Amino acid sequence: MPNSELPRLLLIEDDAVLGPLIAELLAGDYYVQLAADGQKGLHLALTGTWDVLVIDRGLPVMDGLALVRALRSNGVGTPALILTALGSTAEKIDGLDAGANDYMSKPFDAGELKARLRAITRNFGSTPALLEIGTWVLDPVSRKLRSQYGNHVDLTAKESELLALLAGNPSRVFTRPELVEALFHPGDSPGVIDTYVHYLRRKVDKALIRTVHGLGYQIGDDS
Amino acid sequence: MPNSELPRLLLIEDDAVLGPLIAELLAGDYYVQLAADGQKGLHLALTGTWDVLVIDRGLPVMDGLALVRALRSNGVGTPALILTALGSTAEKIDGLDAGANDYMSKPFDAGELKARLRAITRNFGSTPALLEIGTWVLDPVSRKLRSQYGNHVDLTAKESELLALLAGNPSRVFTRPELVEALFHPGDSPGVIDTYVHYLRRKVDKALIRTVHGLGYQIGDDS
DNA sequence: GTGTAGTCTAAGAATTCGCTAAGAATTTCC
DNA sequence: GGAAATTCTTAGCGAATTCTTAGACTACAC
Repeated sequence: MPNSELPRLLLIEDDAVLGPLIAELLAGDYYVQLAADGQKGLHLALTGTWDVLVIDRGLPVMDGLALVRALRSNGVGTPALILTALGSTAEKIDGLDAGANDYMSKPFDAGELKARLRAITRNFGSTPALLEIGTWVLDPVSRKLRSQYGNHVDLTAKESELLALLAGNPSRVFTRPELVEALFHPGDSPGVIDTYVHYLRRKVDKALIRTVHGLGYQIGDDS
Repeated sequence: MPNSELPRLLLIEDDAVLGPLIAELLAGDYYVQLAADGQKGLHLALTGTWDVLVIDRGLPVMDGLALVRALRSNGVGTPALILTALGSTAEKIDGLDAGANDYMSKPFDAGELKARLRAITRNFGSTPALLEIGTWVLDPVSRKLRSQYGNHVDLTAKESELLALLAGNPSRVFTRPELVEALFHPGDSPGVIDTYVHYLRRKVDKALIRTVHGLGYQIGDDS
């Protein structure tokens, strides 16, 4: 009875075809979250809890290498594998120097990708990664929010992601554009945030999320 | 195909000739599941319910010894026998050190293999391993689901396997591809899972299995 | 107080996802 | 061999989720 939760994998890949394809490939072995560009990916990688990262090298806006460097310099040691169209040894060395744990050229074999992922995650036990939010505890995988008193609330995917991001950085104020960038599609109206904050407050507790007038939203810091 | 009165044996052997051959040999005495590589084998060993494991040492991707170590470090104590082309004492010791219960060199005698399997499973008995699911108790052998109040529901083989897998890992969320891989044939439509979940809910209780929208299914610890 | 920018909320359109029925294919049992 | 049970596929419908919009409401500056 190994209670091995599905490892959480963040896939940062802008290609509209390749992204979902890889996500589907790994869906059986990992809980896969797909980020469509580097900035969104960076936010998720910084704020979420991940067991392994798969990052496309040729990302628009912020390329894969810069992303890995940014993560490492922020103290994020999550194992990372870089995907690339380029396959020279020099490229490979660059990738590993940037702080990646492994490097694979496209096109790649599905089995090899899984094997390499297993290799770089071997020594990282998957953490249950429960988030404490006041008197509540969020399980981002099953998307259940449990209170100390036995009752629980089921959240939707977006509700859970938003809450996890806010709760993962207590007392930090997130602006609406920032949240849209991290969790929604580019071009989505900033009003989505208001809507989901509203959903959460209605489902859980009015005081769950604090509004910072003119700035954004915040969790924690009840002063 | 599966006669679930028989002990459940997981055979992990990549050789396209030897694998089916051994499976055939043991088919009369065990319900044999053949996994063609270490990765698949590890997955099955972790998620399924097995009475004994037979593992080839020279597996691609993840070799037999590493596989056994991975299992043991995950708390899986299912008796395991290692098959190998190498027969030196040193090799044998390595295998046992890794956590295997026995070790056999190829070519081997069918009778001896069966005898050794009987030996290492002797002390484990055929664990009925009743599974508690809410107010119900599942006996995977007789495939009967009994309630506290004397009534019972007869399940089919697949229904029972699915329920046992979910119930054996309470609160873990299984994706459809994951369940298909563990319980069905590769290439089967993910929709089978929906169908069997539907069967179980209709036979037993609507609330037996929880849907995690967009992710998969879960047997929970809601109270 | 009053105006303005910012926030909350409801309602609904669009989309995705899951449930279910029906039946074909396969296996089991007599 | 035939009937019954089981396994698995497909497709339509309904439900859940996502996101937009617009008007009511609120906080803050002056």
